[in-house]
Amino acid sequence: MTGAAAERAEGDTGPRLDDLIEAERDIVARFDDVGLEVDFGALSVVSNIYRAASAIRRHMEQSVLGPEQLSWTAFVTLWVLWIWGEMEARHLAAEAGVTKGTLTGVLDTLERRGLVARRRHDDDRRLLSAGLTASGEELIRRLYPRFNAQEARIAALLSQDGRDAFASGLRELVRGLPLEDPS
Amino acid sequence: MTGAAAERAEGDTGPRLDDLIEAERDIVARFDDVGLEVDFGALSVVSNIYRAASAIRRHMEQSVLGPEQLSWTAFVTLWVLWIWGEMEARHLAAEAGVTKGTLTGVLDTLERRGLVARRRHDDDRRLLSAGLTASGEELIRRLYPRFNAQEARIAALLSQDGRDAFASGLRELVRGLPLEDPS
DNA sequence: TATTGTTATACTCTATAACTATA
DNA sequence: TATAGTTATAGAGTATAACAATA
Repeated sequence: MTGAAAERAEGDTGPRLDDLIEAERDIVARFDDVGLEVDFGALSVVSNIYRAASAIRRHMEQSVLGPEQLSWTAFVTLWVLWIWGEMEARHLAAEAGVTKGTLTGVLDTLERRGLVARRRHDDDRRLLSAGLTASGEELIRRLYPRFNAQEARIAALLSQDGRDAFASGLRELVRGLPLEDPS
Repeated sequence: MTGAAAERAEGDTGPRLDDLIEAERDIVARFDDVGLEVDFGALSVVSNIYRAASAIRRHMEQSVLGPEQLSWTAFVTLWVLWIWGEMEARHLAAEAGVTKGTLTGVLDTLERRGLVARRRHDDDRRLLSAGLTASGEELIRRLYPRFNAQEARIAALLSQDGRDAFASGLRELVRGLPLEDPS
């Protein structure tokens, strides 16, 4: 036995092979051949998070957002404004997870559709806030229950007892990211 | 399934408020105001997966991929070819998680840099395979250990006992997605 | 000088669909 | 007819950097 399997001393649980996705079993085997030491558990966590996130975004765009002609980012922007109320642009960009340049374009689109309104600040005229219009609020109130219903279907893929531990793990990751630059 | 609070029978632990990220506490409070029933656990899982995935991709692009002038997708493509060997284009696209149109462009770029080579099949001339060149293999062999070291730093954010349960949960999601279309 | 939002450039990726060459 | 890969179009997003207005 070579590679990852060989490192596993007795008592070390390691990743249970029968829990792995088929592709992961092949990868473990391939790394044995390649002869490089690899933290397979870490590989698995990172690549599967990315796969899950991509699949979720695609599902939401097709099932809920597409019919309303909303991009994922436009939806998140509306949602943030709904939950938090009117916000200054740079905070809104951070919360929606986009750059300020992207936010300008998203706000242009949403404003053109009458869903949000920009407002210049009188005290500091560099600042801009954005908030939902009545029409924007109507839209997100109507749309979010459908979005959340899909979220519920996705979360239902998790076994009942693992779900809380899973949510906790996610929070540990989100709290710890981004990592400091030094490798 | 209805609001998270409503589902919680006695003895059911539910999400512990002190485990939530600060922003999540505010969201729970806001939904109480808004007066809509929301599956908060599902909301939390989906939004945090997406946050984590975005942060991870950005971190990798800056710390490991940027200096090598590789996009995330280009890196994944090289990695897949390294692990699985020469592959037909449509399988490579599926494995890398991109459309065939995107793969054409990625292969153009990687081929121009001499990292992969296309090969037409003689038996069925519609088919195309791609494989690493010696230079491409040298690159990924040198690069992946650094990538995996960052994956390990990220996985280290997870508490030791939660890590296996977390990885299992991820696999449940990846296995179950994409969801069937019917809402 | 520093900051906010806007604009511009160049690139990556997406979905959709037409196109070619094969089969 | 159907399939594989390419090409084309339009849109969304990124990073980076320059810019105008304001502080």
